[in-house]
Amino acid sequence: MTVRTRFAPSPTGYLHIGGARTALFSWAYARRHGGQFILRIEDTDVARSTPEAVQAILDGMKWLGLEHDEGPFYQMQRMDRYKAVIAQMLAAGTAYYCYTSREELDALRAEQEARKEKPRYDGRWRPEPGKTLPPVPTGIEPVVRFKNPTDGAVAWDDAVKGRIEFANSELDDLIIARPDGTPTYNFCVVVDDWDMGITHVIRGDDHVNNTPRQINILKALGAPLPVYGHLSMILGDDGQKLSKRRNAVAVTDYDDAGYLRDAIVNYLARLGWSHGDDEMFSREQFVEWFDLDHITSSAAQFNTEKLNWLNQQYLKTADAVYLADEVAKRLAKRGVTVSNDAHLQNVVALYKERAVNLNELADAVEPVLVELHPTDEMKATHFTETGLSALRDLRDRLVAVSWEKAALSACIKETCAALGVKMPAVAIPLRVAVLGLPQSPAIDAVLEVMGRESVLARLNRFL
RNA sequence: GUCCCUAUCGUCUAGAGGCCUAGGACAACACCCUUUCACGGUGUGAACCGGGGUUCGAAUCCCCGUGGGGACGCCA
Repeated sequence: MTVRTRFAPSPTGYLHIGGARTALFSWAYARRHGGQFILRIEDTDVARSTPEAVQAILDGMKWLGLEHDEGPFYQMQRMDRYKAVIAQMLAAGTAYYCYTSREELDALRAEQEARKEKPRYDGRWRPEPGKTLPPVPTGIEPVVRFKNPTDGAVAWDDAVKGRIEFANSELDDLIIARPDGTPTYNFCVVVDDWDMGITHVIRGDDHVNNTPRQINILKALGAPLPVYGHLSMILGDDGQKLSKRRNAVAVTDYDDAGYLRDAIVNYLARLGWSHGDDEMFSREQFVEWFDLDHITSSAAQFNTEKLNWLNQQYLKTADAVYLADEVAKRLAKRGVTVSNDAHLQNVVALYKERAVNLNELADAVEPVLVELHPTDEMKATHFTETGLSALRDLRDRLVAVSWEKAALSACIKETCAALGVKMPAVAIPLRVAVLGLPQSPAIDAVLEVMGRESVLARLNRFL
């Protein structure tokens, strides 16, 4: 049997980081076992679902590089199928009409809460042998409820949490179709997972309570049961539940913030799953190693500092063409137009080891690409009499030197010797003069990449 | 309130009864490297929630507490 997993978000917002991890694990599990990964959009909540949200999810998945093999399937397009199954269940007696109004339900719930009981439907319309049902009221369109078993228990071996068991007496008869005939979530999921041949349902922790109900429906339908694996949630940096107000939650926020997709994937993989002491691994390695046995069953707190570190590691080894592309894109957003050419790639390569994210890399690279003027304070501090004479001495040496790092370095050292000063006395004013900043990578490398013309022009601004 | 899940350094985690005087990573701190800022290197401090069992032996198994989380919708 080939493994078939699915990711089934509801399009009511962005693809958030928790959903992204769920998708990643489902994707990886399918890939690991040579199976299929299916994308299904659960859009039966017509009031809250939007096409923009669907697009945001698709964009997020694409950005992360999680490609689906089948779908996206839309539940709204499967209405006929759901309705057919409901009719079939009604006929088989595994579901029944319920005429209880919302008001009655609210009253029932209030009573139960007052008595400190778990709120649940009391089964007043549930047909039983020998039971007399209330008279059918006029003018009320009934909902359809699933006839849940009343005794015994439902249990399953959760792939991440182990054995979980619920007494059927804890479960009430859930509504599977609204008065207008549209099916509800728990029912659609069941029919979809069945029809789509899903073998492993990997989803968030918040669904464990739905699982026994879904299993009971599957059993009533005579459908095979998938393996369930419930992932615990991701908490924010502050240990609180993730919220849009306090945390970056949409995966595209991380793109905007300058994180590399591979770093995010690696970080997410490591958040809640482990392979011994391994911290950094490629996507391919992850797929090869991934299993359900090493998933943590307790909630994990998101740690931006560790993500930053990982991102930096990825940045250091990232391909220069790709980085140049990202940098150009980010510079363009602030009105600096550069093309992804050999020069940009060289500059990026020089700076990539000292940035933690792509935005910082763009910041760092910008002074090389466009002329920045040092602040008055910098000038006052660094363009002292000795500073300026060092720059003059150096400039004269740079005019004719062969333009490569070793020779440039030699020039700087000669200036140091000529003026009887140490390296920083020359290097720092030099940085301020050519970059407008007192810090940079090794200055000889910076000069080399900038080119003679540009360096001399910038130096002469102050001499 | 009821049900379900969960509990190892500040954080992510290793740990499948003896390999644990509990390992790694991030962060912190110290030192080293250094042409500035970073990178990097070396090292230090830092944890098995509490109480009972089971066992020759428990971070690991069981029970009870406590803390944390989730669910209890004609939302998904």
